[in-house]
Amino acid sequence: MFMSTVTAKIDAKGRVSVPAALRAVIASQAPEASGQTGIFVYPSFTLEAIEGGGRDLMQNLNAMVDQLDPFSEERDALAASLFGDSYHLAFDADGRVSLPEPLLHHAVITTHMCFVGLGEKFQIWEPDRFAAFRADARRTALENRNLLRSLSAGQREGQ
Amino acid sequence: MFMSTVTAKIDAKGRVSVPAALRAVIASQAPEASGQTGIFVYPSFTLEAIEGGGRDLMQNLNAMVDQLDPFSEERDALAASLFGDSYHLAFDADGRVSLPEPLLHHAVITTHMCFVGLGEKFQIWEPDRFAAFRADARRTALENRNLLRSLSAGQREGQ
DNA sequence: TATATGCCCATGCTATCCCATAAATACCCA
DNA sequence: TGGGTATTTATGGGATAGCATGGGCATATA
Repeated sequence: MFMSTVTAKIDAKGRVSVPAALRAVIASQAPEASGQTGIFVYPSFTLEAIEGGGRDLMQNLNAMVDQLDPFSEERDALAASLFGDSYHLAFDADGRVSLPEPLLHHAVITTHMCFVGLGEKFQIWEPDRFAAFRADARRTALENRNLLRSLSAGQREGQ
Repeated sequence: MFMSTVTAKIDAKGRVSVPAALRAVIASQAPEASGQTGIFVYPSFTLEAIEGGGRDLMQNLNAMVDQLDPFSEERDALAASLFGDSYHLAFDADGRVSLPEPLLHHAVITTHMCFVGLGEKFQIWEPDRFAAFRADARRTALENRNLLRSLSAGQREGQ
Protein backbone atom coordinates (compact mmCIF):
# COMPACT_ATOMS: atom_id res chain seq x y z
CA MET A 1 0.00 0.00 0.00
CA PHE A 2 1.12 3.49 -0.80
CA MET A 3 1.57 5.73 2.24
CA SER A 4 3.54 8.66 3.65
CA THR A 5 4.51 11.90 2.00
CA VAL A 6 7.94 12.48 0.49
CA THR A 7 9.33 15.53 -1.27
CA ALA A 8 11.65 15.20 -4.24
CA LYS A 9 13.42 17.56 -6.56
CA ILE A 10 13.62 17.85 -10.33
CA ASP A 11 17.21 17.92 -11.53
CA ALA A 12 18.68 19.88 -14.43
CA LYS A 13 17.60 17.19 -16.87
CA GLY A 14 14.03 17.04 -15.66
CA ARG A 15 14.45 13.82 -13.75
CA VAL A 16 12.93 12.92 -10.36
CA SER A 17 13.88 10.18 -7.95
CA VAL A 18 10.79 8.16 -7.16
CA PRO A 19 10.96 7.50 -3.40
CA ALA A 20 12.33 4.06 -2.61
CA ALA A 21 9.36 3.11 -0.43
CA LEU A 22 7.01 3.84 -3.30
CA ARG A 23 9.14 1.85 -5.72
CA ALA A 24 8.98 -1.05 -3.29
CA VAL A 25 5.18 -1.08 -3.49
CA ILE A 26 5.34 -1.05 -7.29
CA ALA A 27 7.82 -3.90 -7.23
CA SER A 28 5.53 -5.94 -4.98
CA GLN A 29 2.77 -5.64 -7.59
CA ALA A 30 4.90 -6.74 -10.52
CA PRO A 31 4.57 -10.42 -11.44
CA GLU A 32 7.96 -11.62 -10.23
CA ALA A 33 10.96 -10.16 -12.01
CA SER A 34 9.01 -9.26 -15.12
CA GLY A 35 11.17 -6.23 -15.66
CA GLN A 36 7.84 -4.34 -15.47
CA THR A 37 9.52 -1.50 -13.64
CA GLY A 38 7.78 1.86 -13.76
CA ILE A 39 4.65 3.81 -12.81
CA PHE A 40 1.40 4.81 -14.52
CA VAL A 41 0.43 8.46 -14.14
CA TYR A 42 -2.39 10.74 -15.29
CA PRO A 43 -3.84 14.12 -14.34
CA SER A 44 -6.34 14.07 -11.48
CA PHE A 45 -9.94 14.70 -12.58
CA THR A 46 -10.76 17.10 -9.82
CA LEU A 47 -7.48 18.34 -8.36
CA GLU A 48 -4.43 20.20 -9.57
CA ALA A 49 -2.36 17.10 -8.98
CA ILE A 50 -0.98 14.09 -10.79
CA GLU A 51 -2.25 10.65 -9.87
CA GLY A 52 -0.44 7.42 -10.30
CA GLY A 53 -0.03 3.83 -9.34
CA GLY A 54 1.29 0.50 -10.42
CA ARG A 55 -0.09 -2.21 -12.61
CA ASP A 56 -2.92 -2.98 -10.19
CA LEU A 57 -4.37 0.50 -10.47
CA MET A 58 -4.49 0.40 -14.26
CA GLN A 59 -6.13 -2.98 -14.19
CA ASN A 60 -8.76 -1.70 -11.77
CA LEU A 61 -9.50 1.29 -13.95
CA ASN A 62 -9.72 -0.97 -16.93
CA ALA A 63 -12.16 -3.23 -15.15
CA MET A 64 -14.32 -0.26 -14.22
CA VAL A 65 -14.53 0.96 -17.79
CA ASP A 66 -15.34 -2.55 -18.92
CA GLN A 67 -18.46 -2.53 -16.80
CA LEU A 68 -19.93 0.35 -18.76
CA ASP A 69 -22.08 -0.16 -21.84
CA PRO A 70 -19.65 -0.84 -24.73
CA PHE A 71 -21.20 1.70 -27.10
CA SER A 72 -22.18 4.41 -24.65
CA GLU A 73 -20.78 7.90 -24.88
CA GLU A 74 -19.91 7.82 -21.19
CA ARG A 75 -17.67 4.86 -21.71
CA ASP A 76 -15.81 6.44 -24.58
CA ALA A 77 -15.47 9.71 -22.72
CA LEU A 78 -14.22 8.05 -19.57
CA ALA A 79 -11.83 5.81 -21.45
CA ALA A 80 -10.49 8.74 -23.42
CA SER A 81 -9.88 10.83 -20.30
CA LEU A 82 -8.37 7.98 -18.37
CA PHE A 83 -6.16 6.38 -20.95
CA GLY A 84 -5.65 9.21 -23.35
CA ASP A 85 -3.89 11.32 -20.75
CA SER A 86 -2.08 8.45 -19.07
CA TYR A 87 1.63 7.78 -19.33
CA HIS A 88 3.76 4.80 -18.45
CA LEU A 89 7.03 6.10 -17.01
CA ALA A 90 9.87 3.61 -16.83
CA PHE A 91 12.46 3.85 -14.06
CA ASP A 92 16.04 4.42 -15.06
CA ALA A 93 18.79 2.38 -13.38
CA ASP A 94 18.59 4.62 -10.29
CA GLY A 95 14.82 4.65 -9.92
CA ARG A 96 14.17 8.00 -11.59
CA VAL A 97 11.53 9.09 -14.10
CA SER A 98 10.91 12.15 -16.27
CA LEU A 99 7.42 13.58 -15.93
CA PRO A 100 5.85 14.74 -19.22
CA GLU A 101 5.33 18.47 -19.54
CA PRO A 102 1.49 18.28 -19.75
CA LEU A 103 1.35 16.63 -16.34
CA LEU A 104 3.76 19.08 -14.76
CA HIS A 105 1.66 21.88 -16.19
CA HIS A 106 -1.57 20.39 -14.87
CA ALA A 107 -0.14 20.20 -11.35
CA VAL A 108 1.74 23.54 -11.63
CA ILE A 109 5.00 21.84 -10.69
CA THR A 110 8.29 23.58 -11.42
CA THR A 111 11.17 22.50 -9.18
CA HIS A 112 9.84 20.35 -6.34
CA MET A 113 7.05 17.86 -5.83
CA CYS A 114 5.46 15.76 -3.10
CA PHE A 115 4.67 12.09 -3.53
CA VAL A 116 1.62 11.40 -1.36
CA GLY A 117 0.47 7.86 -0.62
CA LEU A 118 -3.30 7.22 -0.78
CA GLY A 119 -3.42 3.49 -0.23
CA GLU A 120 -4.17 1.95 -3.61
CA LYS A 121 -2.68 4.90 -5.52
CA PHE A 122 -0.55 7.99 -4.96
CA GLN A 123 -0.63 11.64 -5.96
CA ILE A 124 2.08 14.06 -6.97
CA TRP A 125 1.67 17.68 -5.84
CA GLU A 126 3.41 20.98 -5.99
CA PRO A 127 4.50 21.26 -2.32
CA ASP A 128 2.73 24.53 -1.45
CA ARG A 129 -0.49 23.45 -3.06
CA PHE A 130 -0.36 20.16 -1.25
CA ALA A 131 0.14 21.88 2.09
CA ALA A 132 -3.04 23.86 1.46
CA PHE A 133 -4.96 20.79 0.30
CA ARG A 134 -3.75 18.76 3.25
CA ALA A 135 -4.82 21.37 5.77
CA ASP A 136 -8.22 21.51 4.12
CA ALA A 137 -8.56 17.73 3.96
CA ARG A 138 -7.68 17.38 7.61
CA ARG A 139 -10.23 19.99 8.61
CA THR A 140 -12.91 18.30 6.52
CA ALA A 141 -12.08 14.89 7.94
CA LEU A 142 -12.34 16.25 11.44
CA GLU A 143 -15.72 17.87 10.73
CA ASN A 144 -16.96 14.62 9.22
CA ARG A 145 -15.95 12.41 12.10
CA ASN A 146 -19.51 11.16 12.22
CA LEU A 147 -19.18 9.96 8.66
CA LEU A 148 -15.94 8.20 9.58
CA ARG A 149 -17.62 6.55 12.51
CA SER A 150 -20.50 5.33 10.39
CA LEU A 151 -18.04 4.02 7.83
CA SER A 152 -16.19 1.95 10.38
CA ALA A 153 -19.51 0.82 11.84
CA GLY A 154 -20.75 -0.21 8.40
CA GLN A 155 -17.58 -2.13 7.89
CA ARG A 156 -18.18 -4.10 11.01
CA GLU A 157 -21.73 -4.89 9.95
CA GLY A 158 -20.52 -5.98 6.58
CA GLN A 159 -18.33 -8.68 7.98
CA MET B 1 -4.08 -6.38 22.81
CA PHE B 2 -1.91 -3.38 23.56
CA MET B 3 -1.76 -2.39 27.22
CA SER B 4 0.30 -0.68 29.92
CA THR B 5 2.59 2.32 29.62
CA VAL B 6 6.33 2.27 28.98
CA THR B 7 8.77 5.14 28.64
CA ALA B 8 11.62 4.98 26.12
CA LYS B 9 14.42 7.24 25.05
CA ILE B 10 15.59 8.51 21.69
CA ASP B 11 19.27 7.79 21.12
CA ALA B 12 21.84 9.92 19.33
CA LYS B 13 20.79 8.49 15.98
CA GLY B 14 17.10 9.12 16.50
CA ARG B 15 16.23 5.53 17.28
CA VAL B 16 13.76 4.24 19.89
CA SER B 17 13.40 0.78 21.31
CA VAL B 18 9.82 -0.34 20.88
CA PRO B 19 8.86 -2.04 24.17
CA ALA B 20 9.10 -5.81 23.94
CA ALA B 21 5.54 -6.34 25.13
CA LEU B 22 4.26 -4.16 22.32
CA ARG B 23 6.40 -5.95 19.76
CA ALA B 24 4.95 -9.23 20.92
CA VAL B 25 1.43 -8.02 20.11
CA ILE B 26 2.57 -6.96 16.64
CA ALA B 27 4.19 -10.33 16.09
CA SER B 28 0.97 -12.11 17.03
CA GLN B 29 -0.86 -10.21 14.28
CA ALA B 30 1.64 -11.03 11.54
CA PRO B 31 0.74 -14.06 9.42
CA GLU B 32 3.41 -16.45 10.68
CA ALA B 33 7.00 -15.40 10.01
CA SER B 34 6.09 -13.20 7.07
CA GLY B 35 8.95 -10.86 7.85
CA GLN B 36 6.17 -8.26 8.23
CA THR B 37 7.91 -6.80 11.24
CA GLY B 38 7.14 -3.21 12.11
CA ILE B 39 4.47 -0.73 13.19
CA PHE B 40 2.13 1.68 11.42
CA VAL B 41 1.96 5.17 12.90
CA TYR B 42 0.19 8.45 12.18
CA PRO B 43 -0.59 11.71 13.96
CA SER B 44 -3.73 11.65 16.09
CA PHE B 45 -6.54 13.73 14.61
CA THR B 46 -7.48 15.36 17.88
CA LEU B 47 -4.55 14.95 20.27
CA GLU B 48 -0.93 16.03 20.32
CA ALA B 49 0.08 12.40 20.18
CA ILE B 50 1.12 9.73 17.72
CA GLU B 51 -1.14 6.75 17.22
CA GLY B 52 -0.09 3.38 15.95
CA GLY B 53 -0.82 -0.26 15.59
CA GLY B 54 -0.09 -3.35 13.59
CA ARG B 55 -1.26 -4.48 10.18
CA ASP B 56 -4.84 -4.85 11.37
CA LEU B 57 -5.17 -1.14 11.96
CA MET B 58 -4.16 -0.24 8.42
CA GLN B 59 -6.46 -2.81 6.92
CA ASN B 60 -9.34 -1.23 8.80
CA LEU B 61 -8.49 2.18 7.37
CA ASN B 62 -8.27 0.69 3.92
CA ALA B 63 -11.68 -0.89 4.30
CA MET B 64 -13.16 2.45 5.36
CA VAL B 65 -11.81 4.28 2.34
CA ASP B 66 -12.93 1.50 0.04
CA GLN B 67 -16.54 2.19 0.91
CA LEU B 68 -16.39 5.60 -0.75
CA ASP B 69 -16.91 6.29 -4.43
CA PRO B 70 -13.59 5.74 -6.30
CA PHE B 71 -13.55 9.13 -8.02
CA SER B 72 -15.15 11.24 -5.31
CA GLU B 73 -13.38 14.17 -3.73
CA GLU B 74 -14.27 12.94 -0.26
CA ARG B 75 -12.43 9.74 -0.89
CA ASP B 76 -9.26 11.47 -2.03
CA ALA B 77 -9.37 13.93 0.85
CA LEU B 78 -9.89 11.19 3.40
CA ALA B 79 -7.23 8.97 1.88
CA ALA B 80 -4.76 11.84 1.86
CA SER B 81 -5.41 12.52 5.54
CA LEU B 82 -5.26 8.89 6.54
CA PHE B 83 -2.48 7.49 4.36
CA GLY B 84 -0.51 10.60 3.50
CA ASP B 85 0.42 11.13 7.12
CA SER B 86 0.95 7.46 7.92
CA TYR B 87 4.29 5.70 8.07
CA HIS B 88 5.35 2.09 8.16
CA LEU B 89 8.31 1.81 10.50
CA ALA B 90 10.30 -1.38 10.21
CA PHE B 91 12.07 -2.79 13.26
CA ASP B 92 15.82 -3.11 13.08
CA ALA B 93 17.45 -6.31 14.36
CA ASP B 94 17.06 -5.07 17.94
CA GLY B 95 13.43 -3.97 17.73
CA ARG B 96 14.06 -0.26 17.25
CA VAL B 97 12.46 2.26 14.90
CA SER B 98 13.18 5.86 13.85
CA LEU B 99 10.17 8.13 14.12
CA PRO B 100 9.87 10.60 11.22
CA GLU B 101 10.34 14.25 12.12
CA PRO B 102 6.76 15.31 11.23
CA LEU B 103 5.36 12.90 13.80
CA LEU B 104 7.80 13.95 16.52
CA HIS B 105 6.86 17.53 15.80
CA HIS B 106 3.14 16.79 15.98
CA ALA B 107 3.53 15.19 19.40
CA VAL B 108 6.16 17.71 20.59
CA ILE B 109 8.59 14.91 21.39
CA THR B 110 12.27 15.67 21.80
CA THR B 111 14.14 13.16 23.98
CA HIS B 112 11.67 10.80 25.65
CA MET B 113 8.31 9.27 24.86
CA CYS B 114 5.65 7.05 26.42
CA PHE B 115 4.13 4.08 24.66
CA VAL B 116 0.56 3.78 25.91
CA GLY B 117 -1.52 0.68 25.20
CA LEU B 118 -5.14 1.30 24.18
CA GLY B 119 -6.36 -2.15 23.28
CA GLU B 120 -6.55 -2.36 19.49
CA LYS B 121 -4.01 0.45 19.06
CA PHE B 122 -1.44 2.41 21.05
CA GLN B 123 -0.37 6.01 21.43
CA ILE B 124 3.02 7.67 21.76
CA TRP B 125 3.21 10.77 23.95
CA GLU B 126 5.68 13.29 25.20
CA PRO B 127 5.86 12.17 28.89
CA ASP B 128 4.77 15.45 30.51
CA ARG B 129 1.89 15.92 28.14
CA PHE B 130 0.75 12.39 28.74
CA ALA B 131 0.77 12.91 32.50
CA ALA B 132 -1.46 15.94 32.08
CA PHE B 133 -3.72 14.12 29.65
CA ARG B 134 -4.07 11.13 31.91
CA ALA B 135 -5.02 13.25 34.89
CA ASP B 136 -7.69 14.81 32.73
CA ALA B 137 -8.87 11.46 31.39
CA ARG B 138 -9.20 10.05 34.90
CA ARG B 139 -11.33 12.97 35.95
CA THR B 140 -13.60 12.53 32.92
CA ALA B 141 -13.90 8.81 33.50
CA LEU B 142 -14.87 9.41 37.10
CA GLU B 143 -17.56 11.87 36.08
CA ASN B 144 -18.94 9.40 33.56
CA ARG B 145 -18.93 6.29 35.67
CA ASN B 146 -22.70 6.25 35.61
CA LEU B 147 -22.50 5.74 31.89
CA LEU B 148 -20.23 2.75 32.44
CA ARG B 149 -22.68 1.30 34.90
CA SER B 150 -25.58 1.60 32.48
CA LEU B 151 -23.47 0.06 29.73
CA SER B 152 -22.63 -3.01 31.72
CA ALA B 153 -26.26 -3.29 32.76
CA GLY B 154 -27.39 -3.14 29.16
CA GLN B 155 -24.88 -5.78 28.23
CA ARG B 156 -26.29 -8.13 30.82
CA GLU B 157 -29.80 -7.58 29.48
CA GLY B 158 -28.62 -8.27 25.94
CA GLN B 159 -27.33 -11.72 26.73
C1' DT C 1 24.59 21.12 -35.39
C1' DA C 2 21.77 21.91 -31.32
C1' DT C 3 18.51 19.73 -28.19
C1' DA C 4 16.74 15.88 -25.87
C1' DT C 5 16.87 10.89 -24.05
C1' DG C 6 18.86 6.98 -22.02
C1' DC C 7 22.88 4.67 -19.72
C1' DC C 8 26.54 4.64 -16.51
C1' DC C 9 29.43 6.19 -12.73
C1' DA C 10 30.72 9.55 -8.67
C1' DT C 11 29.46 11.55 -4.18
C1' DG C 12 27.54 12.94 0.28
C1' DC C 13 24.31 11.63 3.43
C1' DT C 14 21.41 8.74 6.10
C1' DA C 15 19.46 4.53 7.49
C1' DT C 16 20.46 0.01 8.41
C1' DC C 17 23.21 -3.85 9.90
C1' DC C 18 25.92 -5.80 13.26
C1' DC C 19 28.22 -6.26 17.49
C1' DA C 20 29.13 -4.80 22.48
C1' DT C 21 27.62 -3.71 27.09
C1' DA C 22 24.73 -3.35 31.16
C1' DA C 23 20.56 -3.92 33.42
C1' DA C 24 16.56 -6.57 34.20
C1' DT C 25 14.10 -10.53 34.03
C1' DA C 26 13.30 -15.42 33.82
C1' DC C 27 15.04 -20.01 34.90
C1' DC C 28 17.14 -23.73 37.37
C1' DC C 29 18.67 -26.53 40.93
C1' DA C 30 20.19 -27.44 45.28
C1' DT D 1 13.17 -20.69 49.26
C1' DG D 2 17.47 -18.77 48.11
C1' DG D 3 21.37 -18.07 45.23
C1' DG D 4 23.33 -18.34 41.18
C1' DT D 5 23.28 -18.68 36.10
C1' DA D 6 21.24 -17.97 31.60
C1' DT D 7 18.16 -15.09 28.45
C1' DT D 8 16.10 -11.21 27.09
C1' DT D 9 15.95 -6.27 26.84
C1' DA D 10 17.32 -1.56 26.38
C1' DT D 11 20.87 1.22 24.86
C1' DG D 12 25.37 2.80 22.61
C1' DG D 13 28.46 3.00 18.69
C1' DG D 14 31.36 1.50 14.44
C1' DA D 15 30.99 -0.11 9.82
C1' DT D 16 28.40 -0.62 5.64
C1' DA D 17 24.97 -0.45 2.10
C1' DG D 18 21.36 2.00 -0.03
C1' DC D 19 19.40 6.25 -1.49
C1' DA D 20 18.86 10.82 -3.58
C1' DT D 21 21.26 13.69 -6.38
C1' DG D 22 24.68 15.51 -9.85
C1' DG D 23 27.12 15.06 -13.98
C1' DG D 24 29.58 12.80 -18.15
C1' DC D 25 29.08 10.56 -22.37
C1' DA D 26 27.14 8.19 -25.97
C1' DT D 27 23.00 7.67 -28.92
C1' DA D 28 18.53 9.33 -30.99
C1' DT D 29 15.74 13.33 -32.95
C1' DA D 30 14.79 17.45 -35.23
